[in-house]
Amino acid sequence: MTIDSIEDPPSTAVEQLERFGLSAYAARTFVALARLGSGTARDVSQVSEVPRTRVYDAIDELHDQGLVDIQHSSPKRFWAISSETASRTFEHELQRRTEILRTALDEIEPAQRRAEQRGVWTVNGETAITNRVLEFFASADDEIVYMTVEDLLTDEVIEALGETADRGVSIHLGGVSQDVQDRIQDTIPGATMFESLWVWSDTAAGRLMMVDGEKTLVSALVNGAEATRSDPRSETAVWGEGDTNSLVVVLKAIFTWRLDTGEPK
Amino acid sequence: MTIDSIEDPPSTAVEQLERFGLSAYAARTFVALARLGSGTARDVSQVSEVPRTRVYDAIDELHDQGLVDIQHSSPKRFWAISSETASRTFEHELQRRTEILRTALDEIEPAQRRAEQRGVWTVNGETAITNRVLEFFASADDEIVYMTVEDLLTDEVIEALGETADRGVSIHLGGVSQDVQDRIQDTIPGATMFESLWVWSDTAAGRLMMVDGEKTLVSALVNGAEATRSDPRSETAVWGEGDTNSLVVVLKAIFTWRLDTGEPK
DNA sequence: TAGATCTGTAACCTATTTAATCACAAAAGA
DNA sequence: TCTTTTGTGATTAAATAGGTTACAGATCTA
Repeated sequence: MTIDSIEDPPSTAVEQLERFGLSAYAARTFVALARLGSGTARDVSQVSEVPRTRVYDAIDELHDQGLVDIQHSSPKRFWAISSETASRTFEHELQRRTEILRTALDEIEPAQRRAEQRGVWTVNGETAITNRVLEFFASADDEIVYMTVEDLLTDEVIEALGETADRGVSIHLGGVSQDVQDRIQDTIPGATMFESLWVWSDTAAGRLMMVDGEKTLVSALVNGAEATRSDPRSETAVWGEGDTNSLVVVLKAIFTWRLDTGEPK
Repeated sequence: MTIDSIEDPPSTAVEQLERFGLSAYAARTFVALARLGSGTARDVSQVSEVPRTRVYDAIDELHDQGLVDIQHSSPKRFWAISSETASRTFEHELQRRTEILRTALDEIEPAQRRAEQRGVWTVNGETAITNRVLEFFASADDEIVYMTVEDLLTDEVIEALGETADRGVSIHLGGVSQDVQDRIQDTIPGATMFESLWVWSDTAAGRLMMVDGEKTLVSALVNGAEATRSDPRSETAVWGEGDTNSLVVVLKAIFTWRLDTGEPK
């Protein structure tokens, strides 16, 4: 996935810098310096609209993080590190911190997790749902039935299906158009394709999954077609596991009936 | 560099989660769920000391980010994603955001940067200073003189020196003990070693650098020996470039005199 | 079934942070 | 010398987030 082109680079940069923990003043000051190269408090204030007297505080913050160098003349001059250096700095720092988080969480986590969670669970967000799906794929022993709208059939999912198929799990894939099927046959050679079970209207469709007849997931897109920037499309899912799980029972009934009696294509 | 062992995993995890943008309640709630696996609001409240009535808000926040799944029963049950999944989620998200930041900053940055910055600049922090040093190394054409306390002679720096030497730049390295010299000779075959110019007492020492006789950097460690957790050691540096730069003039005088008349070892 | 307890939502208060303004002395320039 | 600029500190205002309380509807228990 490549980066979407940005409509307003300065404010995009400011937004990201703030999310990385900088104050609004510091973020705007850094961006101002980035376009100036170097400048005085007055220069910065003019292009960033940060009150001049507060530029100094912002600089302190940036200087402590190594993002800005200072020339102690009068007037003081400030110099922002290069875009590339700044990006790498953040990347390293965040890498370091996720590693700390990982080891801390590993130590916290009890030894035996996932002792058969009962009931029906809900998940929000496409990436989170994809994560669950991939985890279920990884736990599959025998069979996967997966129906999806094509929007959600990313390379990541296709690849995971391929790896699972290589492990000897049989794949039944539904809901995808002919040309996408052709593209997929290479990655998942043994996959069986089947038609959508019902009219899979594009507005509220999502995905349906069943693994080994005992783990299921259903999702729906809320703003499928008319997604806007202020109101983007969002995916919501429910999942459940275990023979007796109500969601499993219902989906198993549907899938089994249809896969046995329907025409596998 | 490997991760230091952690003294208090739960609070370390909470700290990192907060720095990644979660509220204190959400962070503590997630950590509580991580050790419980799953639980109700009451369970969470007891182990996390988050007021029970606010657990629900925290869960909303976590659910929206896909870190927690919800079971809409009564009482509601909450389930935290695995440590591994959580870490990967953050890693991806942060990777994505640094990429956005990078492209935004690239578009902001003027074409010609670094038009010979005049004056003397100060930098704070070991990593930031190392960054400058590495940038100077990369710009070297002819000669590098580098003196450092061994603490600061990391593999990263050694490697960069090696690559620069491979480009045909001659390296003069000072201040390191005999056994470290031996280790380095492999990575930087052509390097010339020399004794410390003066008594390089370990408390306030840092590094000295001169590149091509026109770019210099000097640093000092503030709490070299007696660094504690509450008052960690910190490095501060000044740098300058250009023939006429005062810092350059002074350092060039020292180095030239000593390197010509002193005994290169 | 009645009473007691528990659960989830919402409103509220307070502490902390942070953005924004102002006052002013020292320094630099005219 | 006078004016302008610069940097520091104090102060105010607004927004955020932590913490508390009230309460109605569920759930449990005797």
